[in-house]
Amino acid sequence: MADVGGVAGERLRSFIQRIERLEEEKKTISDDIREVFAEAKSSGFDPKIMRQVLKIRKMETAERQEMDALLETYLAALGMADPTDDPEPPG
Amino acid sequence: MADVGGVAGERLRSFIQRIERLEEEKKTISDDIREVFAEAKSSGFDPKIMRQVLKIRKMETAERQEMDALLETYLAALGMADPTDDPEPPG
Amino acid sequence: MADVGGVAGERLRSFIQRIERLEEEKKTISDDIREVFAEAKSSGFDPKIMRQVLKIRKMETAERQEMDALLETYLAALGMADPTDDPEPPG
Amino acid sequence: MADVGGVAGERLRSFIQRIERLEEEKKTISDDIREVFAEAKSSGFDPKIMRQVLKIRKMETAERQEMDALLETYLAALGMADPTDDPEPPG
DNA sequence: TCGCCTGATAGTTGCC
DNA sequence: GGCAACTATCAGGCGA
Repeated sequence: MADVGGVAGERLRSFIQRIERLEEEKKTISDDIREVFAEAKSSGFDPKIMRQVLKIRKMETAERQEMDALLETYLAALGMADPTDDPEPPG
Repeated sequence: MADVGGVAGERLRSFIQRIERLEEEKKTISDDIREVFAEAKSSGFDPKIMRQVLKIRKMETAERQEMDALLETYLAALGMADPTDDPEPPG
Repeated sequence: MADVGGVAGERLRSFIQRIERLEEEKKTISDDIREVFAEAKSSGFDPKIMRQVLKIRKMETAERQEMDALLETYLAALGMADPTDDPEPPG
Repeated sequence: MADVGGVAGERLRSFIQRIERLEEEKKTISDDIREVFAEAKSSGFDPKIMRQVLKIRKMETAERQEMDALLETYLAALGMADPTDDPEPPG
């Protein structure tokens, strides 16, 4: 149990604090989101429906990305890689 | 179903987009946190222990806040509000 | 859709009923708790304060357990497992 | 702040402990329920669907009770109270 | 690497 | 009607 309070301890402390700081930021954002929902609600929009909308849009995005990946794989298989992609440069 | 594409629609769209933007930011932060854990791990720190440390620190904070709240509630119940608090001044 | 009303159906029905029975019991307990709060209130104790006390006690318990877990994890990480623990004996 | 550690303190302590005891029991039941779900799952039943079944059955029960209450109210309004009920005995 | 399982988060419900 | 507890869902980590 060397290094209690030593340089390793300092390093660990630093990691812990960085994470705590980031989690704080994350919480702030969550609060902001809640706030937007509240504002929307007081403008007459149903939060429940809004959540559904968000979920659907998210799924659509995921689906689209899936499609893109599929297309890319397919083109690659045909040796027709899309030049707009940015793959590993050829050594 | 008035207002399809009208001002209300614009407003809703705006709310949705603000939320989507915030959720993106939140995701970025989550990624950052994961990165810090990875960095700590490759420096020889056990992520499992780190998580427990974080949890304990969080609980300590929460407990302290809860204690403060209890004291305040108790004083209020006795009609002995703590003058160091800053409630709305009585008109 | 084989087995409609068959043995699988019987088994499912049994699971469902066991759960429903347990949920009933749970509800009974919740009612009991509410009753105790009511009784305490009519004895002059503030339920709000009681809830905070309960919360703090719970947090204290949780924190103590978490501390124990941390110590154990830490010792394990150092290859110094606590002999007072009772792991599977090494056959 | 009289009675610190006095009879009122004892009474409060008793209430707190009764509640803690009940909450423990409640937790035990919750664990049992989780166990049944697990068992059902390992028998090939989808917990998600089971939850839906439970929800529907619950709604049906609530609905039926609602119906019963409505019927009773209606009969009472007609002076035709259902003799199978057990209302306040007529003094 | 896959499946499990715990812990985190979002949604719902009930209390104040 | 707002707030807080509880529950259900989900994702990430862990072990086999």
